[in-house]
Amino acid sequence: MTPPPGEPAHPTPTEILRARGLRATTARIAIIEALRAAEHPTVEALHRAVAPLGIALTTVYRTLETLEHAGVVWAIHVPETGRTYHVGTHPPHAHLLCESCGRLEDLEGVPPAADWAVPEGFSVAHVQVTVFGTCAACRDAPPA
Amino acid sequence: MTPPPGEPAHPTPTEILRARGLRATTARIAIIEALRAAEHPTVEALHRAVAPLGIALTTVYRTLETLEHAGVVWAIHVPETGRTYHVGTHPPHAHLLCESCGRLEDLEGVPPAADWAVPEGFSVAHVQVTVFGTCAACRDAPPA
DNA sequence: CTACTTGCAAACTCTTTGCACCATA
DNA sequence: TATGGTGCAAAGAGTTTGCAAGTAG
Repeated sequence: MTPPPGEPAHPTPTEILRARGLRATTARIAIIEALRAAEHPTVEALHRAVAPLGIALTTVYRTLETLEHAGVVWAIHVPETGRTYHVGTHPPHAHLLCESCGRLEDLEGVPPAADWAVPEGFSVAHVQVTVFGTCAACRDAPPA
Repeated sequence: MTPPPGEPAHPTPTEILRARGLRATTARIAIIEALRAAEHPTVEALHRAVAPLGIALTTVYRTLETLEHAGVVWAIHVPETGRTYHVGTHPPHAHLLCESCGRLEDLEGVPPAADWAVPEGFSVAHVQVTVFGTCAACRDAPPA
């Protein structure tokens, strides 16, 4: 599961793919890079980013599905925006969503799942935390 | 925001609606009741529940949108299943999702958002926590 | 009585699938 | 070279919208 010590904290897309037994194709590499470049892109945004390379929307969907099953990326449902994706290489973290401006940020310092009352026998694979609310900027200056 | 002390812990659908300035119509009441009866229904399941009363799918969609904006219900995106909804009248709690059998359960004992490193000035409206993994039953007896 | 809701049906958008060609290992 | 991935185009689902009739306040 966990890469052996000595591995870089930011493995290359190729390394990520090879580690899961997936082929390192142009499309997959580009999509992982786009996923890292954008904060929390939608499928559409991701496609816009890789379309110049000749990558089809279909491939974006198929690749995201593959990567999601492989535990490389995670999907979050954002009201008004729809599905967004993010790479799962960071340490466990939460997401902070401003319902006013729609901005989604990472939030560190989430207590480990062990702190919660997870029933005995349930094996935790991943924890997703989203905090909804209004960011300081939007409280001070509501968007037009 | 918070109902005055003395209010029942389980306000009736009508009370919930009136409190937000929404009309207490047959369709809305039925949908809130169905939402409570089912654990974490999809739009489709919800519609099946209220269809016998002559409530159209369109109305289910429109009502859920209204209720979501009013902070009465919350949507969770479940992989493989899609959007599911739950009423937000319980105390803050997490969701436990078994990726094998797809069962979604409530999980109490989630630390308050204040424990996390939410930036100053961000006002928290709601916290959504989902723990992904495999439940004990599925580890012992993988589904067919 | 007036404004808000609903049902019906059609329109749309997003997502998935089949098949032939191409690229990775 | 063999297996698996990709593009294109079309099919399929799920979701949204317009409008006339019905209902809560």
